[in-house]
Amino acid sequence: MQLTIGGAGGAPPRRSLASDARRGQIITAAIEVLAEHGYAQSTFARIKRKAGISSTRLISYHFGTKDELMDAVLADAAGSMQAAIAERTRSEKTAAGMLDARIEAELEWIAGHLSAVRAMYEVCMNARSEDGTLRFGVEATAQANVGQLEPILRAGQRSGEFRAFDTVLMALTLKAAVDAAIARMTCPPRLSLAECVRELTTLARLATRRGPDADRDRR
Amino acid sequence: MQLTIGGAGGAPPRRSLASDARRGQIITAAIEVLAEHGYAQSTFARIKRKAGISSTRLISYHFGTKDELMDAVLADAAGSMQAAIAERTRSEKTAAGMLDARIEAELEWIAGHLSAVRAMYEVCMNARSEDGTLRFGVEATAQANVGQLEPILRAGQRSGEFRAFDTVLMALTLKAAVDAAIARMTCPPRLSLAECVRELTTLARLATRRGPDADRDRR
Amino acid sequence: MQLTIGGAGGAPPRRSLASDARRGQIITAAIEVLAEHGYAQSTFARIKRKAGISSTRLISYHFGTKDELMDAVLADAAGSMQAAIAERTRSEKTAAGMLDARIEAELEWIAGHLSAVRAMYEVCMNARSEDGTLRFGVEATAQANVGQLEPILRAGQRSGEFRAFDTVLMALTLKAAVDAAIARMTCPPRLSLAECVRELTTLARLATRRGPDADRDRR
Amino acid sequence: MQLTIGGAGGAPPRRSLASDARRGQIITAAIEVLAEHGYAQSTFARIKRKAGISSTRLISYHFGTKDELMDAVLADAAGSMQAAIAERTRSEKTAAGMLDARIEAELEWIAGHLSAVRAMYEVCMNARSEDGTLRFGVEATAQANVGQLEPILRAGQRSGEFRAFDTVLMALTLKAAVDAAIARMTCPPRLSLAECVRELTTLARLATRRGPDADRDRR
DNA sequence: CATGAATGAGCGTTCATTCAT
DNA sequence: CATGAATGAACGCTCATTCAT
Repeated sequence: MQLTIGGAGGAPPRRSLASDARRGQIITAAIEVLAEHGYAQSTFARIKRKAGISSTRLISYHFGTKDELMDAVLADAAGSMQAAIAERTRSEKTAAGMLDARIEAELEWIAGHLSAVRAMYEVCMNARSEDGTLRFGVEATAQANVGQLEPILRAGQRSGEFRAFDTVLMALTLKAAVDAAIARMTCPPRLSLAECVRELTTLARLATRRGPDADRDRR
Repeated sequence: MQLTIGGAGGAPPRRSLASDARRGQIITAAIEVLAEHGYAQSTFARIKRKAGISSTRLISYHFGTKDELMDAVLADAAGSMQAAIAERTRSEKTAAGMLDARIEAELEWIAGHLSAVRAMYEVCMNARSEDGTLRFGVEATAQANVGQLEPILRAGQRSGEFRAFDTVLMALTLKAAVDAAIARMTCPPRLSLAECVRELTTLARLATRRGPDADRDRR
Repeated sequence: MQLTIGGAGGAPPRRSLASDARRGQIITAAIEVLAEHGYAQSTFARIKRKAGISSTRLISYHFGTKDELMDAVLADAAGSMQAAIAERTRSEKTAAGMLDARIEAELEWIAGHLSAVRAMYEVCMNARSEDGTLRFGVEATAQANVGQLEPILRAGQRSGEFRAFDTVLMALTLKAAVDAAIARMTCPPRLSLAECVRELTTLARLATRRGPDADRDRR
Repeated sequence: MQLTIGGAGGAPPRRSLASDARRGQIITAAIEVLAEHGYAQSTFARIKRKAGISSTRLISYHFGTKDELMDAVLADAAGSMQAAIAERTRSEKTAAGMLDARIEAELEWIAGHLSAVRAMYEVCMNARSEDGTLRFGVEATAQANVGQLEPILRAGQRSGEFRAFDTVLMALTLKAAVDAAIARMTCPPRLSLAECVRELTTLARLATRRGPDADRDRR
């Protein structure tokens, strides 16, 4: 989700201690509202109420426009997720190891930040420019996701750890699988985080590793 | 929220020949608008324009409320997709065969109905009831998808074709993989439909089939 | 409430057996809706539902416009009330006797036709012409009410039964007192019909009769 | 129906000097429109025009919803009427004196505030909650009126000034008589305010006072 | 006698935003 | 740093009515 906006940027007031606290308070409220009510219903009025502030004016004061607030939400959530994942994959050397570590780290972060995940989702799928195009469109989102995973897959193919496959589609699939696991962990006939990690790492290995079964199927 | 009334004020007039044509015309326009502009921007005014009709009143005349229109869009699109898939999987006998046929049929339908897919997506992820809950929530959507796929996976496990895995998560993953392939087929470094089918059926086989490699990994 | 429209008149279809039944069915439904929901909310849609018919078109077919329907409601209710009262006062000869009989008859009819009373009320107080003036305005309503009562009062003054007072204001007051008794009979700390009759006839006697007390107060 | 929100979307901004002026301006306009056109036709658009403001948005900004505006109208009018009456009755000691003073004061206020009276009337008889029940129903209105008058009547009975009668019905009747006098003062064959006061106080005395005539009639 | 299709006008409400302090 | 006042545009929806059969 790598955004150029990153951590810095937004509205007129450029940094101060109290200002940062306010911004954080509003972002947190916005994330909860996004997760609960979806993008379209995430109005300034609702965010104001959730944040316990007195006027929507305070939001536009700190973030300027709604788009900028959403940018900030996205940057905040995506940044913290990437940081968590990066820390866990740093020590891995093999492509297979990095892949497993990524899956485990991402699942763990997701399980612990369901609202933030949902919020990122809502923003990416709904935020649009004036011309109607998605501001963080399918392409952008796909590329962001792929950007992290595909280099690992390519490295694995070069090193001979992985079989031949389309690395872009595989990256998309693995990302989608991790996202799908959210539903598996949260909806009624639940699976535990640990079980999901085991299932998905197994699946990833079977899907990517070079092996007799895989070899036979490819021509 | 008022119950549907009818006459002066709203309910769907009981089907007639001319009425069905109008409904179809409006549904088609709604699908296109949903795909282009997203749920929140799919206003009656935009749909009116796209359908080339003279008044938004005509929409509420035929569908009552916006929710009912969206229901009709969803029923229309989902129905035609399921019909297409059902026809293609009917002849298959083995679980593996049915799985492959499903993936191929679904990918083909998707590739030929991108707007409808996007529209279904927008409705499912955004349509909410008065109380704020998703009308076709993650659970409902997940269950619908899982409902089609999981019985096949379970049958395959019983028949010994498939290895042991969580059938629900696998169903979710395979569905997510198919959806992810949309991006692979449409965004710049494109893959053809045939290539996607081959990649995904291969992936599905590796992930589900009982085999030496899979056996070794499971304890 | 003497209306020129009376029992005859209305929309295009001029009398038939089935048509009259339909008209009656719709009028009855309209009265109930008026009593329950008030004039503004007495829409064709609601009346349609209450009458159990399939389309609002049926209403406009039989009555033309909403105003004409309301005229018919008023004529129906007012006519039946006047008829009931007239029958009871016919046998009285003295002004005092006619006054008491009127009060008793009107209170009885009201107690037995609360919905119709309420409906008449709603129509008279709310039905307006295009120019914004009340179609059965305060004047018209007042005159209708006064028209029945005032001649009796004047006769009583001429015959020496009644003291001197403004007959118009007295007529308005007595009518208002009877209407006020509705609340006394229907709201929680209820009074019975018989008690109301006794209280109001007593009050009317005291207010109208020539007597030592009254004489002393007038100069 | 949404709770009041505020900021972007509606709640009454907490009183300020300029704000109160605007509120007063809008309330005055609303009263005039209610008196002229009735409740159903008292739209924001009409009130805007009458108040000479540029947008209906200004109304919802200051009052939130239409119901809240109507509440404010009612509170404003009823408050000023009660204040006027209270001031005039304060000095009276006997029940009969208080009753006469009330009638005179109320008639005077009414004669000077016909629009406000009509507006209160329109709001009470027409404002309804979501469930269709009158927000200031017959019961509530009756009780409010009765609440002022009945204690006086009861006190008069205890002190022996008044005869025995149902105090609630008498209160309702006297209130209705005063309201009826509006028509007498405004419709063509007019009576002056002073004449109405004399007629009604006489009537009230005859109806309530203990006396030979009254005694004879009661058993 | 009854119905279906269509319609233009208007409703109250909500939206994010801007101009002032 | 924060707030109050104001605003134009758009929303979905409901209204009674009319033109066809």
